[in-house]
Amino acid sequence: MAKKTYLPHLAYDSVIFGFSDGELKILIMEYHNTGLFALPGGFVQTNENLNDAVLRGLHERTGITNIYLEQFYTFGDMARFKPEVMQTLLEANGIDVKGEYKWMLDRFVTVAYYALINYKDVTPRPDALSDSCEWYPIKKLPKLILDHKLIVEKAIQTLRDNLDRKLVGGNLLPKKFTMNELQKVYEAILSVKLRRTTFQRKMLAADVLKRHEKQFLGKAHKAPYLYSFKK
Amino acid sequence: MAKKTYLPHLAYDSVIFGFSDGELKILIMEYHNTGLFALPGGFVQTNENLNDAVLRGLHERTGITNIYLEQFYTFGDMARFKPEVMQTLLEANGIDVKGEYKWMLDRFVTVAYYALINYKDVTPRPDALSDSCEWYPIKKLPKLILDHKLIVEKAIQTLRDNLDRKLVGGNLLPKKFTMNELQKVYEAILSVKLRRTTFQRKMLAADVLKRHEKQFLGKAHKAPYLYSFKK
DNA sequence: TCATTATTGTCTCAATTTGTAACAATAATA
DNA sequence: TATTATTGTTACAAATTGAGACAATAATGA
Repeated sequence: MAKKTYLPHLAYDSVIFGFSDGELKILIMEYHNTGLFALPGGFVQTNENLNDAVLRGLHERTGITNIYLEQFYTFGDMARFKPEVMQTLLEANGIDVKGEYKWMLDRFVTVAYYALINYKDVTPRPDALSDSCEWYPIKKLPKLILDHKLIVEKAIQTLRDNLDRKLVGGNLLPKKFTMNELQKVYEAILSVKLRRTTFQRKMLAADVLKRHEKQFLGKAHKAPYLYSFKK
Repeated sequence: MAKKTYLPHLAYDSVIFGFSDGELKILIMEYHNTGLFALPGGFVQTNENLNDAVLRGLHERTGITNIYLEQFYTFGDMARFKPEVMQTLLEANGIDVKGEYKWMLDRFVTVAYYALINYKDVTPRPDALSDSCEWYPIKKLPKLILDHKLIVEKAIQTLRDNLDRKLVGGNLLPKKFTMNELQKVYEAILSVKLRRTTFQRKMLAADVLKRHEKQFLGKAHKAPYLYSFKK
């Protein structure tokens, strides 16, 4: 088998959103023996579509296929070129930075994507260089390397801007969900409290939801309907 | 002086919007002796910010500085890798494709930007490889190379999506303009007729316009106010 | 068995925003 | 000085959204 070769100077990073305990969370990796935290990312093979590279990486990290994925910005400032960070990272793994992996110390332009996934579908897997790949609430992120904090902020901003227009909130939930669960997702993304009746009316009027059977949870009150997104 | 070196495999393309005769137009270049049309684009120097590379290219092509510029998507499919196109282009200029310019036949990922400029401020300048750099109405574009048509369509779509949110229409006009001129810009971008009174009310309520003196054009009716954008 | 409790789906009415038309106020013209 | 075309503003209707009320449940427990 031919050795995989990657496009030099080009990377991708992914902001993978999940929702649990009423909070919006993202997957963050911690590198071996360094205390350094970063977004899951990777490189693009020379004969591979950019989008496919990202899907491949996401699959490796989460085990999921069929992911809602959106490209939102490409970061190309010189300020993000800090070879000493990557060097620390490689050396902590006993890799000779003068050898085969020398190219990883070069300047990189990174294409950033965000993904929306159902929290429960995922078993995060660290890669060869990392200790862990774990969920962090967006309000309690560890310090991230390079410009990854900026990338996360831009991802959240774009998600907010797209939320109403694309009605993508449902991608953070299981196939079927209650109106209340959907509302909590919207509230977590927008960081605001929404009015129950107005939210319900808007979602129903948008004509994107299909109503299913009721969900009986054994609680002493009326059971809510389950919904799924149409199509 | 050290020779300029560029990041391999990485390019940018710019969709430069202007407005005249009630139409939205973009700048298209025609390459020497080929009949090939393309978006103005370029490459990123190894020690240069990505955004600065685009601004540099825009300045070279239009003579303008201080341009409203927005990055909107990065195109990285293998389908856009067609070395024969670039080869045609270079050979038509008598350039040996086995020599110094060999790297231009490689696969490229391109970061696409759109710019909004005042039509009158521009004297389009072709570059070394092109015959012309001219305005074309977006509804009457020539056939473009590679995926440049797709890039233009995505630029227009993004511009439409951002128009209300960012109120950027004014960047296509001179500093001072009448409400009617501004409305015509919005109509051209959105491809719809807008209602005069509603448009005026909305723009004034948005509190982004500053009202100046009236504009007397010698017409037999009330003269409109001139406006500029605040800040 | 039947009132109690918490939450849901829907309805009502008020408040706000938007659609639509009317109208008075011009700048030039004839 | 009446006429013309276009402008800025107002007035009212229509549509949308805000805010609360209320009946309809599922369980609970006296």
